Amino acid sequence: MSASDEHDCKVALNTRANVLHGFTGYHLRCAWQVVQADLMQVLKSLDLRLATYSTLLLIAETPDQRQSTLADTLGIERPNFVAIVEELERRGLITRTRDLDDRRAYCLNATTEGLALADQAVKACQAHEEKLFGQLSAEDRAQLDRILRQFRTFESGR
Amino acid sequence: MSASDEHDCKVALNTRANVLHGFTGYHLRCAWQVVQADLMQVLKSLDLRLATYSTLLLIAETPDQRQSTLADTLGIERPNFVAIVEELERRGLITRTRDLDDRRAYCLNATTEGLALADQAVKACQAHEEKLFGQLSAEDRAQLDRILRQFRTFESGR
DNA sequence: CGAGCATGGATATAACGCATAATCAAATTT
DNA sequence: AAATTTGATTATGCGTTATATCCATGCTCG
Repeated sequence: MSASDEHDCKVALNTRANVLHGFTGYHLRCAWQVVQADLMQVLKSLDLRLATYSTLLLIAETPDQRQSTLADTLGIERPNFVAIVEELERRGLITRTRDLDDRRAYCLNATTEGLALADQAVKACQAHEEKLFGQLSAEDRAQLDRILRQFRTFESGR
Repeated sequence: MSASDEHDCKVALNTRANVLHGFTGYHLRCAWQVVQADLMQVLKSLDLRLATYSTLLLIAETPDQRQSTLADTLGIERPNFVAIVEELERRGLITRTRDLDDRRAYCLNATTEGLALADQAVKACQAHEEKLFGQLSAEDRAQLDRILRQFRTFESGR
């Protein structure tokens, strides 16, 4: 999956009698919105957004990567990635050191504080998942996870 | 579900070895992105966006409603709904007639062209769903639909 | 070697989605 | 009749994402 050029849209469609309720895609969207709303709230308590959260996590997991690589992995346009990295650096969560072999590039690494926050964030997200998906039966939860993973391989184009 | 005050974020996170892959919420997001990308492409061929599409559908289904009601149902802020309605009217898909009992209000109705386009759009979306979710087994597809519907009732708070 | 091109990162800018405040006219309340 | 509410609108700001451009460094190849 790559970042497409379309914009998200937040139409809620909380209507009762609507053809949209016949679409699985519609329910998929509603479910994601429920999850997203809660997730963002959780991250907000750590002063993180989805973008800074996943960036921090990725940097913590894969040390010594350069910005472009990370941005590509995250599906973020490079210009937009600059501010994210700057914020993380400003907050002392990551370091940017010049690559000696290529003085244009930076090597990004998480600091001790960054690693700690990443750990904290992951734990918070696990709790968040437990809270939300824990409302499903254990079988349903496992089924959902399994089925959703299948989408990785799906093509949307013809 | 109501329109929350958070904004969507489009981080793709197409990384292989990432803790995020342990989260069901992450896969939910990826799945929605796949579906959304295809859906928007389908709607684009009818010159519709998610917002105009669902608005047109709702108006077609529930005649003689006023703007505020529709906007509330759709979870769209009233000011933002104005442009959507104007576009649909400009394209001859809906009509705005003053309510005689309350001359501030409009009664929105789909025109013949609007109904035709709505019908066309629904058919296109059904084909789109078939294309995407048809890649699942029949049982998985039914399970997914059933499980996702449960989220309607979920609370995200506390 | 040096010119031309590619690449990592940054800046500027625009478009889009969504939210809030304020406005105006018509309705309702008291 | 005055005050308040309500439907629709306008103006405006914020956050996210995309594109075009730029600078500096690195690479390629005649």
